[in-house]
Amino acid sequence: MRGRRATINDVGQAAGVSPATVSRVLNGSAPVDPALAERVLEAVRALGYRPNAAAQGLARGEWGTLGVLVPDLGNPYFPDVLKAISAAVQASGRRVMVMESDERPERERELAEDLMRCCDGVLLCSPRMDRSDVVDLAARRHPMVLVNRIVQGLDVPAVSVDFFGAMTLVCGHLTKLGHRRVAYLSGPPSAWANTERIRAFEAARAFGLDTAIIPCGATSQLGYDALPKALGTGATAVVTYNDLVAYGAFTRLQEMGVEVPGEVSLIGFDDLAREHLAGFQVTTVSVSRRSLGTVAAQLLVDLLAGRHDSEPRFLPVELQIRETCAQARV
Amino acid sequence: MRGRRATINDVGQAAGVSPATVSRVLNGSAPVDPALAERVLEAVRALGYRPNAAAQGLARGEWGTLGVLVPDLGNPYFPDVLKAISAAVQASGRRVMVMESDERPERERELAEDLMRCCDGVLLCSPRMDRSDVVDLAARRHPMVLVNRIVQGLDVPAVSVDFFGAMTLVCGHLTKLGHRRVAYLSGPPSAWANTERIRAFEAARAFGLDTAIIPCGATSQLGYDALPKALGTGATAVVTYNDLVAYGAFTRLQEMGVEVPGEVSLIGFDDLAREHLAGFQVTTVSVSRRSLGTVAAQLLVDLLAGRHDSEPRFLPVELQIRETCAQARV
DNA sequence: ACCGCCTATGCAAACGCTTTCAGAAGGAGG
DNA sequence: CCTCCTTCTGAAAGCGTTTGCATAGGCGGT
Repeated sequence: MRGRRATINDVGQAAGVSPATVSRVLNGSAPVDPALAERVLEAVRALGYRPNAAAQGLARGEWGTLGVLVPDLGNPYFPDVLKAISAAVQASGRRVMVMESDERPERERELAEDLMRCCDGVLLCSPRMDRSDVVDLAARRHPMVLVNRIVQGLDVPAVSVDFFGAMTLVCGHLTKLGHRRVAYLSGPPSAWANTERIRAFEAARAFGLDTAIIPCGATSQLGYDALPKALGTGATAVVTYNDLVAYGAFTRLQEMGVEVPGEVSLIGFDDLAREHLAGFQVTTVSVSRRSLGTVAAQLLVDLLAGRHDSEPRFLPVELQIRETCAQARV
Repeated sequence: MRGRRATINDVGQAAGVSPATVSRVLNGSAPVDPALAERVLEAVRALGYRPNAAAQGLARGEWGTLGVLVPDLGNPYFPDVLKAISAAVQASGRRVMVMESDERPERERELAEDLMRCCDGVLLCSPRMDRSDVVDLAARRHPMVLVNRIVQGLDVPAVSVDFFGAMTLVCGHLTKLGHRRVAYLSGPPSAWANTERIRAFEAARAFGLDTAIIPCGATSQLGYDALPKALGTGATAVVTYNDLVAYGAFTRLQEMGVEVPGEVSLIGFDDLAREHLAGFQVTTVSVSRRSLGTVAAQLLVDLLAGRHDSEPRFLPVELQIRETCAQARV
């Protein structure tokens, strides 16, 4: 029995003015006689009036909402990014709507389209969808920004961690420690972050590194499962897609009685360990997730303001040397 | 230069039918000649038409979106709940919109109102806002469901963990282990989950437990900071608001050279440790976060369907006895 | 062959807001 | 005192869908 909500007409009637005036008072879009304005505000309070967002969206041609799509809210990487996005977006007077694809690339496309239908702009975080899907979405000409994914030949603003540089740093470090044979527990196959890491990993062959790539994923369970295959390659160091995977691998290594870093060195990515994997002092590569979010949001806000920046931004990374790496045994 | 998006009129024109027919084809709301329908779908594809969500919302009087408000996406408790909510809501053919208040009770009210303006129903997860704010929101007569918060005398569907029972379980366990003086590192003061824990904690005095309450919070940093005060009370066991706090406290205890559980026992809540605080084998109280989300979503969906269930549901908890508790030293 | 009925379609009126445009009222300047 | 501006207000036209209502056919029954 929720009685019809008050509309702008009701307010106008109550205040003895036209709905147009109410709108002007509420939005400050034109000067209004202070006495009238007071009457209007009074009526608004009395009726508990709240503008209908759909009607506003329709009339204004915009929703005042920005959408963000992430693959997995359970991955501690994303909340940090989201918080930064939220803060930046709210500073621009808009609200944020978050959706999650649950690591299912085939759902991403649909969710993104959904977001486009009710948001002024969309932020795609680490999208796992096919390149062709990204291209299709971009063809919608709906404001969109890519995070952690660069699509060649697509004129869409993007910000990403320098994954190639990160992996290069890792391989360089391992090389200096004397490792010659290294295995990589790779991430979700459709993640650009993963293909870039692989590209850099393979490039390291030029420096005499013998590389092996083991299909894995993005969770500790998958790392736990895949580790033995990595060891089977005779690698003296294992690099993982992220720290969650590294933790799974680490657990398995301990169970197998393999010393870390004595016998095998281990390096992760994303620096998730310190806050989220207590006591796991893994050597890893860090990047400011807050910056990532802030820049992403800024790019989208700029885009909506007509400032299109098609040059992808890359955020620098830093190698965090902790306790899971050591000189290779000869 | 994104040219005006195709509208239903454009589609109708292209297919040589009225917009009404297009609507009927797309929604299946009335029978349409198969040949016409085919032409319409063809035109939809050709024009890349997507219905404008605001217009639909306005015309239908509903958005097809449910909103969820959580205090902190960084707290691993919530992603699990959200995933379950998402799944259940999507099964009902709606989408989910998530917002975060960043643990600021004063923002919650505003965000919730925002959600109400663009969602058919709102799910308030562990709201920290004042009782009076909850009451005001409920007075809006907008479909709403409370998660982890029971407000006396409010006829709003709610589902919650049985926090009182949980703390009772904890105190009973500690009593059996011979502990007589226990400190509680309490959570966000405005969290109902916290006041309930405190209520049960105080009730344990009746069983001879000497209780001390130390203001703390919901993060490991706060646990780290507050621990010394807890020790200062001469407690032989420390109970914390959640496992994150427990971890912070644990770290501090180690730094102070205090043995756990030899000298001090430690119990957390929420069972966040196994997945999110790897290797931290804390005794804790667990509840199915997925159930919590599923039930919450179901309550809201039911509410929208006119089935109002005002009896609060309580989810049972389970004591997970792990390695941070031991017999009290005499 | 006519009548009624049912089905599939179009017309037009909402839905609640913003915004353009025109007009009223009032003040200043000639 | 008239005219011209300025300032504020109201009327009305959208925004893109859905949906109730009216209608145009087609069909079967008589």
